[in-house]
Amino acid sequence: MLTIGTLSKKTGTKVQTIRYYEQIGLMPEPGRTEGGQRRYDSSQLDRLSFIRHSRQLGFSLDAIRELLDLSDHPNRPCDEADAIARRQLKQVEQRMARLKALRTELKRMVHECSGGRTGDCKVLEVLRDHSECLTEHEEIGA
Amino acid sequence: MLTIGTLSKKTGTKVQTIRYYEQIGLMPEPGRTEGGQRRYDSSQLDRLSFIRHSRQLGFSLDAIRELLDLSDHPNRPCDEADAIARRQLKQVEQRMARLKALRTELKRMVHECSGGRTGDCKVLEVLRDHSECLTEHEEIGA
DNA sequence: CTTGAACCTTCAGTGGCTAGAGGATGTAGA
DNA sequence: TCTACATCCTCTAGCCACTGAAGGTTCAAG
Repeated sequence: MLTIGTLSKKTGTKVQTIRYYEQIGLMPEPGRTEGGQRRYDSSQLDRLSFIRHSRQLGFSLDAIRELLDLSDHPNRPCDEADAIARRQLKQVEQRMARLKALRTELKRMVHECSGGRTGDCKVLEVLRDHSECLTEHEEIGA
Repeated sequence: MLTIGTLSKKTGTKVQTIRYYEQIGLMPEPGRTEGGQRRYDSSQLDRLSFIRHSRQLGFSLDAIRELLDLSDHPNRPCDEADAIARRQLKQVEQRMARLKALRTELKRMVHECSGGRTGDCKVLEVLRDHSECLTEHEEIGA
């Protein structure tokens, strides 16, 4: 029987986060002591590890929900899990491409800064005038 | 005199977002018509373009606030603007490194999926057991 | 003068947590 | 057995950077 604090340490998840996962239905409601404190078993530890590891790989909580569901039904075809992972891979690749363009632009900005007054600062100038950019970087966020 | 809608179209910013920027003090309060509608001039258009472009390059609103402030004082030394840009560049590079590791892992997962039942699915197996990972990917988010 | 697109304010919600207040419980040592 | 105090509990609110919707008003073209 594991306390929430032990689970927290073993998985590197904050206590509040574990309670949050329970609240949104990602973790099952655990047993409780007479006094009302949560007690977990090893299957719940496994589940939390799965969640955390998936988060580290960038999956959204919604995606993780699907993956957990698939993991709970070992006889179903695994196309879906595969598709989710492929989607994630695609997203990661898109984000990388975007960051690459940003890096190019930022490098150029920093490189060209003369170190004088802000009035002549290349960094600020580039920000003022998009047309000075060599690469495209349309979307915000992502 | 530009309406908020015109500003929105010219900068690719949603109307609500412009009002939000005003609310948090990033955009100045514009003049109003008798009926209470906002009217902008070209300096406000420039400011919004600056903000948007900076956002596209991944700067936080706080960083943009500083950059705008520097841009408003052309006689100050530009070390600070340079430092902000360098910080941003460093962040972008860190994120890229992280995404690279994730991509490696995801590729391997997807590649090894046998296409059978979820019980044998390599994707789910890797998620279950972190020790199967070849790369490190500790931090979440970023 | 009428129409209707665009504007206004206000509030709530997104994702994925994180922090804090204020109080209850569990356990190890004396 | 008592006590100290680390850990637990619930509840609420906040973070970032928006986005959407409800319900009502204004402006400009025809």
